[in-house]
Amino acid sequence: MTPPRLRRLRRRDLPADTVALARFLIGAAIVHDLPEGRVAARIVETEAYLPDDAASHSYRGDTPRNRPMFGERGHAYVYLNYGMHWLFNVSSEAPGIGAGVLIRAVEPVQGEALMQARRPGRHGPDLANGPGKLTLALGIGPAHDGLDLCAPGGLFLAAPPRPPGEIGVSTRIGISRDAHRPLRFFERGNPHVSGPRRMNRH
DNA sequence: TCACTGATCGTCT
DNA sequence: GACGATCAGTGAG
Repeated sequence: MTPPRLRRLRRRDLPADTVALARFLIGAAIVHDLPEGRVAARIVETEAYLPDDAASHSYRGDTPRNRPMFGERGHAYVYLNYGMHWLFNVSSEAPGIGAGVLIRAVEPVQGEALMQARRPGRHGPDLANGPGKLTLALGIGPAHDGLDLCAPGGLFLAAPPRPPGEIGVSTRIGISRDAHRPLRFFERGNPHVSGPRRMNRH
């Protein structure tokens, strides 16, 4: 198989609005050049965390942990969740405004064998259908916190390898505050999307 | 397919 | 000192 063409996204390609970016990123790719080779995956599920949003880490203001959320759009915010899993977000607003888009699930596009090596015993949709699973599969971790994804480097966003299908909307998963807001986005019918089936219908 | 549980630790109250 | 933007395994329906 010839490797897919992956066009690097520039900052001006990214919508300067959190919800718009969360929708825009469905179908786009995450590319990571590792020592063993390139891994690339197509984003199939995201969640928006807004400036005025009690569920967002940025809600109570700037702290050492959430600082990347207050950076210019296109920066990585990577944090440790439940003491065990690294979660990957893309900052989404103007400098000084705290917001981000959580990447919740991806579909392998290149280097699937390398991803499987990082997630022993997992195959197909089970490889990266969750925010903690995809960071492990793609080799994303604390070293990438604060990284500018639009600057030259080994971790970046790319234009959709395949155009996105219809986008579904639901409430977000795993939160308690502002839980009713329809801020989760996914590619309808894609088997690599996470969550219970009942949340993936609309 | 869903509900429940234990693991595990940095962050903020 | 409590609380998570989770995951994998288990058991019931």
